[in-house]
Amino acid sequence: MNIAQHLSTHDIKPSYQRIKIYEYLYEKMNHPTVDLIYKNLVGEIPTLSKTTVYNTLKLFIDKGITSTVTIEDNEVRYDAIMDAHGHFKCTSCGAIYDIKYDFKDVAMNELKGFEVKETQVHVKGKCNQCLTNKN
Amino acid sequence: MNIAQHLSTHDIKPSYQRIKIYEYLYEKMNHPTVDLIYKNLVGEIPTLSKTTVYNTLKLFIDKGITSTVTIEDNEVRYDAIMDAHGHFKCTSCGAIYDIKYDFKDVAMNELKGFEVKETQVHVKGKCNQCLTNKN
DNA sequence: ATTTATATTTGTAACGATTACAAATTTATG
DNA sequence: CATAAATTTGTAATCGTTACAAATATAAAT
Repeated sequence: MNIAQHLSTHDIKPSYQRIKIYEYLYEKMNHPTVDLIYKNLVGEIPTLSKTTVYNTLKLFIDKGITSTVTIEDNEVRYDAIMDAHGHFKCTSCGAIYDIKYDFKDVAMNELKGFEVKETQVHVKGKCNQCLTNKN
Repeated sequence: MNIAQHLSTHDIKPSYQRIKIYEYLYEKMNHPTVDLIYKNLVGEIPTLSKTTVYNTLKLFIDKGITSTVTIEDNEVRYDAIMDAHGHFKCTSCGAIYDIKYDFKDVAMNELKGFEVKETQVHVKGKCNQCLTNKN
């Protein structure tokens, strides 16, 4: 995957910071917060500003190559995977798993006559690892 | 529904403020924000403090008679309906609709071996009213 | 090339929602 | 009625996010 080209295709000029931020999102797939992105890149880009991370993510969202994930009320996370999918967050270890769901199964009866643009499915609980380790 | 009794049953002493806050949640069913609750009750309870609203909602959540709904990243809403259900938010008029969904249809294949405690389904788009009115 | 314009990044200050905390008030207990 | 405990309140602190203007980098024009 050529990131610069991917950005260009979506009408985003591929600056150094933008490439690095998208690269982090896309390769780590860890649904990071702004703070996590900043902390992981500031070593490599010492002049990086948190404002740039905010600006860049907002731009990515506007251009449709990033989405937000808000499982916990107080933390916004970001995701470069744009296919419809849900998230499971383990309340014990904090890990976030991507889960597939069948879009048409989710309440579509109730929404006849409505125009659906976006669906988010969030599940919380304990992951199998934490269950076997009794965390 | 006797609210004082409902609170007592859940180990919450039914103070005046708590009763009024729960009553608002339960009767309006409008998924209000803290601010909306405060603004709607301060007329009737002039000494009411926003901190009390926060404290009270946190208590309700701890005791399991209220849940949070975070459809938009930047606003937490509260709901006294505890049955599993999802929410549709109209991006045009802002109204929030409750929607039913079949729990077992939502990605349960993927979560074998996981312990599911909580599921949230959020859908955004335009409601039928706004579509016919071309809002 | 050099200047000029435009876009991007950066740092600081401002903002708003939430929380911490201690004083004031209310309710329960002896 | 006095004392203790619980609840409410107001203020200040905190944290994530945004506004804004200066600084820097990139592109376009001469």
